[in-house]
Amino acid sequence: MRAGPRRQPRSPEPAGPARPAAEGLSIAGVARQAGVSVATVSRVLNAHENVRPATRDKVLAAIDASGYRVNELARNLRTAESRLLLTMVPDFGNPFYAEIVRGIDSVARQHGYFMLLCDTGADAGRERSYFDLLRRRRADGAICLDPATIQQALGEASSALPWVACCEFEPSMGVPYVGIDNYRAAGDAVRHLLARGHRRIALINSDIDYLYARQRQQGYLDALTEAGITPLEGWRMNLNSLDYEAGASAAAVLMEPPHPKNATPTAIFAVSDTLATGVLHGLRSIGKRVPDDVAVVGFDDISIASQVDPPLTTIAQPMRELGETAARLLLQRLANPLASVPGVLLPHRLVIRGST
Amino acid sequence: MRAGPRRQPRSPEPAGPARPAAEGLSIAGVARQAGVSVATVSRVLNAHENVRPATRDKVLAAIDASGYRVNELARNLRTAESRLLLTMVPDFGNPFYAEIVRGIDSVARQHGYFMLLCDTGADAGRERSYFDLLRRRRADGAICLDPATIQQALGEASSALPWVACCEFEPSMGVPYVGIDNYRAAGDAVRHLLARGHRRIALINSDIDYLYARQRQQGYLDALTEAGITPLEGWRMNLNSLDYEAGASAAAVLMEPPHPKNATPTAIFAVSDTLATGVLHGLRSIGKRVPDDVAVVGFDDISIASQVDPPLTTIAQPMRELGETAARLLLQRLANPLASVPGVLLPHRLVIRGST
DNA sequence: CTGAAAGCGCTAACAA
DNA sequence: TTGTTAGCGCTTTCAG
Repeated sequence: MRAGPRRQPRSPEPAGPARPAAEGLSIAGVARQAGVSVATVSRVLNAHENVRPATRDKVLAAIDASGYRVNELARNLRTAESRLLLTMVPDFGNPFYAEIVRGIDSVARQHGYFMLLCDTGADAGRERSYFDLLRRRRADGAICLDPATIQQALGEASSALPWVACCEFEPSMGVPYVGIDNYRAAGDAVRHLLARGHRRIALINSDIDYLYARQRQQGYLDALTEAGITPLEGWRMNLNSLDYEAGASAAAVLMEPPHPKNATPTAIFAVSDTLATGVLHGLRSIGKRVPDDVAVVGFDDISIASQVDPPLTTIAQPMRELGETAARLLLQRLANPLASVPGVLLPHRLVIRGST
Repeated sequence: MRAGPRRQPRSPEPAGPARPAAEGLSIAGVARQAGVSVATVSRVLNAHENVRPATRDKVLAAIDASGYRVNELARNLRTAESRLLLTMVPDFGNPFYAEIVRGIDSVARQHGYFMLLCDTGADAGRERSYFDLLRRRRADGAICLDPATIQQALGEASSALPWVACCEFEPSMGVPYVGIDNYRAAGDAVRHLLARGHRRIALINSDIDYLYARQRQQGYLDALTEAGITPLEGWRMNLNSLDYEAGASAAAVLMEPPHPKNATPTAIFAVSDTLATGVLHGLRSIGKRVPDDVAVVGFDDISIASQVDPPLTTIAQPMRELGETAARLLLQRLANPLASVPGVLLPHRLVIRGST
């Protein structure tokens, strides 16, 4: 991975007379002004104990007077860390990921790290190139929310790199992860619909590259089977987008005639609230009422879920905690690269609203 | 601004025998393996012209064989740039900002920069501390989407720093900016309502700290006045949140009795689609039908706007372009710090849907 | 076309 | 408690 040409750095100063201050000032300048050595300035800067208060004050005064700011570029090289955490998401426009990212950000920040957010579009190539940021030391660690299939391909080449998986993971990969029990969650959604008397339940799923999509599908299938229902193929759709529009058109397609006699679904389980919100819109546009004609269950409990009409019954994921936990796992791994790598499953919750 | 204590860097290697390769490898190692000097390796790395093809191939081979990756920490120090662009948003969970951020990100990436995303919560203190990242050389430039009032306070102390304003700006500040004509846009929204026969039009506004809030309010007031209508105080609300819930409860309050006789609004103009979406929900919960009882106009045209029931009439902002333009202005400013600083206004557009 | 060498600004031994 | 000094890994004159 070679880098392209880069901009010219600041041209080497014409060695003019000392600047008015504040600009391009280095630790050496502060040391001079304070009448101490650079080591002492560095000690003050890093809050080391062994500096006489009087000396410290002198240094602090010089810093204030000069408007000096530490050059983190130099510090980073010296300490061999970037203090940046890389977060790779398939799509940060999606409110679900946005909330997780906030969780990551808040923990990272608390620990003196900043977050480098990268939208991969769930593309293996882009993810691979972002992953390379770790090797190039641009980031100290990474959190990946991309499909488990991508992670797996990458993981083989990068298992030694400091990263953790969030939401999407492959337990056998030996990479620390945090997520929820998608299988059970999907089962819970379906059993709720079953309890409401539905027997013809459709599944609007996302791309099967996602671990969650596979697990939720299995949960859906097994829950139906356990209830003595044979899930029809025609009840299932796989979408390669989580956009509202995708959900809307999927709903329309799903409710269209060409189902065997008496096989038109009376309920739809969509694997994300964005999809489910689109489904609501799609059903409305073909004149179906929710929940009277068709019941709808979503997934995630993003904030819009309670605002749509009718409000969505959904499976709530602890998004914020997912992000926070991922960040903590990563921080742990950075602090102790050899420690064992836990996998964490957080609880989900069925939230019943008007759409069922 | 002093830094707190930091983690220990990797302990100084026990100077063991050369590593198996790939790990902690530097340019010197590659040079040795290729039988050339570090300067030559650097030239190859940076695609300089003056390297004999044969030499280049040798170097490339050594790089491939060793799995070497450039250490950007070192490169950054040497070139005195971080190749990071700082983006400060009041709330990146808001879909409006999310879309702008995508625009910034795509342009930044195209030019070899990465984006450091910081959520300021529209807090002056946090913004100030993020701003300091520029001085500490953690970022080469910044794009600020925070309220213009905050920017102004900051701008005075930081006008020399390379940053641009997006959406929120203060033309007199001399900082490059991009935004829309909020005054006209709000007028357009109100005039649309007027044309539909409404005369009692309410305004659900956000915190008046925002330039856009002040401008839209003025546009609203003037449009009413020009139509011969005296805007009532009771028709206006200022919220300190753009959340759906905030919009929902504001709508309920607004439609409550204590209006002078015949002064209850028949239309609501909300300054953001998130608010307007909440308004829809709030109206529904008090039994008002949209648009029959009350018409609603939003602002932004985020993707949810077309999905709610009824779909929102709204003022579309070119969010993606706003972000892209902001990034380009910043890049321009970085390339030529002394060039003049343009202010750019992008066009808005009234999108008429079912809510009016 | 290639190499030797001088730092970028900082931290951390090691000495004093 | 403080100072001296040796790099971190890279880019870039300047010589050859």
